Amino acid sequence: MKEKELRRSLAVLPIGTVMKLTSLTARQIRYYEAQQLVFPERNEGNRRMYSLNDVDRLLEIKDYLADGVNVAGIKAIYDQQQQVAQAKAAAQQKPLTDEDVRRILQDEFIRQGGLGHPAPGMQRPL
Amino acid sequence: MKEKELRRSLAVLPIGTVMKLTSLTARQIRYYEAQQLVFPERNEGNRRMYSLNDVDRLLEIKDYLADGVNVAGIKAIYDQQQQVAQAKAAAQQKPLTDEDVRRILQDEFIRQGGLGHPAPGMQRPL
DNA sequence: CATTCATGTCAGATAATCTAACATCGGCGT
DNA sequence: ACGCCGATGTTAGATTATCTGACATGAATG
Repeated sequence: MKEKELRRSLAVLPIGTVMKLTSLTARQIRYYEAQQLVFPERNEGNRRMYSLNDVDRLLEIKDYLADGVNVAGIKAIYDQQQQVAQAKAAAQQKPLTDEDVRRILQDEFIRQGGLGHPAPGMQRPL
Repeated sequence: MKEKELRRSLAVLPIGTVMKLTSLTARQIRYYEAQQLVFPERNEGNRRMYSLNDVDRLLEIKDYLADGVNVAGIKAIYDQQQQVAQAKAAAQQKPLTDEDVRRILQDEFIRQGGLGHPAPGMQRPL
């Protein structure tokens, strides 16, 4: 399943396509980037280029906002997810301490509740 | 698996992206379209928009050309494939006659030999 | 050698995207 | 009520990407 990940993270979509796929305006998409919720790449001509993962994330952001979570809240969520991911990556280097395990598990349980939002690592079709 | 097909046939890529994914020039891509080997859609502004299936097909075309098959030959191949597809579709309507069966089977066997080209319906990992 | 096929290249026009700035609008605290 | 702030709309001017159409080229081939 390594190929699939690569495909989904390839930055191949211009913002116009992303607008259609997400029903967001260019203004919104750029604003979420300014708020560090998404990180599109840039092509040689400085145009933003998005991956399918980026589209997924934008749809997720849309859901969160519709549920009343504000941008700062969403950012906090993603920041935490990144910490978990880093912890997991580090865990593959050196075996983790008991405290690490506790922190990671706690983080994941925290994210369990909520409003029907996808658990971290879940991705929707397309 | 209906979703996957839909995804792969969604026209979301501009020609610049397709150029990178296929290592073809815009000139080549447009020429293959003029020769009816690919059929990109157009957006509201008349820009060509390609699907992942289109990218697959372009890579296939590249392989055929590298093997010495010329554009007319490739077109003939694709025309036949389309006939087969139509026959199969029709077969779901009314049961097919013996002659139909013979023609279809013959078509498929013809495509068996060759130079290591993908059988019809095969798709490479993008 | 003249053609044809596949591709390169160029020019002029149009579309898409960029940044930066200012406008709007709803909620919220004072 | 007033003013602030977060999220989004809108506009202008500049830049990049893509379009069509034409002409050029290099290799193969009769």
